[in-house]
Amino acid sequence: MSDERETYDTAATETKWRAVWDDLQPFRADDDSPREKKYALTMFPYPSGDLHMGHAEVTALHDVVARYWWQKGYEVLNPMGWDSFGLPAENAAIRNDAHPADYTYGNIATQLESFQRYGVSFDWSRRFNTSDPSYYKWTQWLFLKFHEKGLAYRKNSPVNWCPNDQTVLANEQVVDGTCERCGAEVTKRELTQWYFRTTAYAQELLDCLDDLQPTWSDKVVNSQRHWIGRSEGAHVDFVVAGREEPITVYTTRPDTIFGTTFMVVAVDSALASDLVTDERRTEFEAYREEVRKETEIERLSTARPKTGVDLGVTATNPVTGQQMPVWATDYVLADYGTGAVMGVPGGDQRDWEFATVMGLPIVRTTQPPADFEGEAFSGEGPAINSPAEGESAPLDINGLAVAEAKSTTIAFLEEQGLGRGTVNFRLRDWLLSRQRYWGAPIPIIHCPVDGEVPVPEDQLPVELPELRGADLKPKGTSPLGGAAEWVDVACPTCGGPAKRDTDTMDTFVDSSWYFFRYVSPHDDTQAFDKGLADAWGPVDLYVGGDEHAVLHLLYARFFTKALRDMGLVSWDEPFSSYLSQGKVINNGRKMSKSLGNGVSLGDQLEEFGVDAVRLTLVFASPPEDNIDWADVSPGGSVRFLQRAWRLSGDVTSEPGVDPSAGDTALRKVTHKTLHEAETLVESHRFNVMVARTMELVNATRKAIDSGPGGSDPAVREAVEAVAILLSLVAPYTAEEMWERLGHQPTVARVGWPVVDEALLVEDSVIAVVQIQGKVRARLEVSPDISEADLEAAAMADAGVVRAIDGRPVRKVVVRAPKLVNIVV
RNA sequence: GCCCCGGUACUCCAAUGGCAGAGAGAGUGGUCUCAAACACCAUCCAGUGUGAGUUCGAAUCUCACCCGGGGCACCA
Repeated sequence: MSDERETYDTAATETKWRAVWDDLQPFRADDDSPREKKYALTMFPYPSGDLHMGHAEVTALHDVVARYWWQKGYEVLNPMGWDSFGLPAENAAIRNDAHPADYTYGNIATQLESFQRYGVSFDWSRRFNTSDPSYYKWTQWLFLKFHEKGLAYRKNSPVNWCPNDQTVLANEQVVDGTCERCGAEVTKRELTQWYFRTTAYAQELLDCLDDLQPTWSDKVVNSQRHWIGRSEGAHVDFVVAGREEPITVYTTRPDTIFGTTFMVVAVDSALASDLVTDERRTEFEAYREEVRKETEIERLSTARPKTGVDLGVTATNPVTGQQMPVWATDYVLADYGTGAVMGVPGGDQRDWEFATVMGLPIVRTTQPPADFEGEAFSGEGPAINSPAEGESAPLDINGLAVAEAKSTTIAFLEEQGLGRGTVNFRLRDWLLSRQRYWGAPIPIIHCPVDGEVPVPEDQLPVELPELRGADLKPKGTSPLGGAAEWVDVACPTCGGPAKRDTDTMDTFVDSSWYFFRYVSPHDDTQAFDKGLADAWGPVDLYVGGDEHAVLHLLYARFFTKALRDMGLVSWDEPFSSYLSQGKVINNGRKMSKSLGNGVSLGDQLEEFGVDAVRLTLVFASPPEDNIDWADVSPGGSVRFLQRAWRLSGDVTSEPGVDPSAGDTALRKVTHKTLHEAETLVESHRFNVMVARTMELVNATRKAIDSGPGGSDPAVREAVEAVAILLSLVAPYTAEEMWERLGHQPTVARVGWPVVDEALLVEDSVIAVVQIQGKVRARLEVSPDISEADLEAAAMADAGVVRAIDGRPVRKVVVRAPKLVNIVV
């Protein structure tokens, strides 16, 4: 009985096995291995403080697969590093009169220690930090490649501005009108900034989502589709009186052109200030000033009334010949389509509201259903007033359904040279420059003579000047501008006085290519080795959180395609499959300091041990679901692991004993479990895999206590299988068991047991006999019974005969060997 | 407003057209213990959000609605 209470000391085993693993290095990825290669990747962390529950979950899940691949005989690349540029370090440096590197590298050391304690199968020999000059040298090199190909360029345009962080933001970093990072309300500024031409790949980024759909979460694919936002429509030219250039608008409803009664252009567009007449200029500029002061939140509010200014010019409707006023407004976006829209109040609710406020005419061009009660009608219906009754026009689409009306109109416009069918995307180019210090400097020199001059490759990296503390205070322009001796350089082309670009790159640039760098992390002659990239990649499994659904994941896809077109890699897509893990929450709410419901990973590890915490996170739910820490039981995990471990002490046979002489019933459970576990891991149903392992433990316990006993070879086989299954989730316990079973370390690399197919076949199965879909009898039959035999057996069963009760049998459905359904 | 995902015992979750329960937690009762913890045994607990449909048969497929989570949102 005392054996049953035996336990092992988790803290001691953690220390013990870490030393062994450090020595054996079981997870070093060998570039030259003849084994088939797999690339497993988890989003690398930003080094803010220590690791938290979220890191623990994502790495535990990801490690199941990485370790499974090793066991299955693959050579696995499973690297880890740090996404170590970013604002928190800079803000900490300002607070503490320090250098951002102090904060950054201190936290990296802390997190590295935690990762190692956590027992993840990372290949630490490949680690790097994106803030290392040896890494950002290549970030800069890639920027120059993009620049060379016209994929990185500067333009002046209204941009998102975070007043708190004092820097510009990419579209993707503005969430509900607020800064994704700090929550401040975003405003607009007109600035010259650097962009990546993501829109050049809009169509391909969209098309490839079809291929990713089966192996990526629906959520992420759906979000990206929305974000890219393809729409089909037309460009239409409207002639403006007294102006050579027409106003070109983008519309998805060219068929409603007859209902155009005014034009609207974005107030903050160059077009608006170009069009406005002198008489209207004062009014226009006052309005524009008012709009500029608005925050994004105010602008996005759909409830507030429409505003605008008449620009004093008129345009001609090309199909009706009507003269229409041209207005400037803030409800048209400067950076979508052409920044100008044809106002069709009958078919567009926003135009309806505008027309109502401004007293402009409203014409319907689509016949709404009789019971339609809304204002503008944008649904299906026959075209009307195209042209209006009694009027003639060069085009007549009356009576046509929307799709036909559209195509007919486009054909007409093209024929007349007044417009053309076109495709438009919601996706904008990626604004990548930032007015902050702790990032990769943009390797461009601005010369009054030669313009934008790339820093010559042999002068990379452009290292950050040493700035600290108050030097880094945000002031709306980059802190790098304050380092005069760094800014002033000779132009590489003419040798004359020139200045370095003082902006740094968005940190998402760093993480857009880090998965390439892992294949040759120490190569100082190139960003990464193409041969190794093609050998290891693309990433077979990427695990991370949904918060990056349209940020990192889209940028990384864009980078991969651009790099491919430069001939640097052969992949089309970076991540063959993507698993998005849920969040760890507590008591139904996100963990946060203000709610006081935070759970410290360190405390949990202290209390329950690494293995129990990992097991709890893997077992709690399907990986995509959130885990509420209040719903789970790390204590239960501890008990299970002890119970599993205790099995290894009850095995009395010697290592290497032939299991084929052992108890068949237990062997069947073992082999069935191993077989199912393969499918379950491969389909990422780790929680069920753990449940199957628990069943095997329970069955083995029974076999030892009230079955063939601990000396039976089948018991050894079963317990070894448990150790191997647990090696995916609870590496310390698995090693302890393996050692106790008389083996040498490490269980992590012993290989997946060969499943004996013969043991997967049942001798007999229970067939269910249903009458009217209700179970009336169970028959024990051979698994390969024929349908005819099974039907005969069912009809002969006394219980069945009684249940039929002499009624005529209308139909018999037989699904051998599991089921017979009799319909009377 | 549009789009995506999900609703199964007290709780977390299994069951991929075929017996609703694999696994776990909590509860209750017991064995063990001086006692507790651990361990072990037993036990309580749902007809699958609601309504209709398809089918011999539906948690599973279809439609509508309700609830929850997420994405987009003045994108013309």
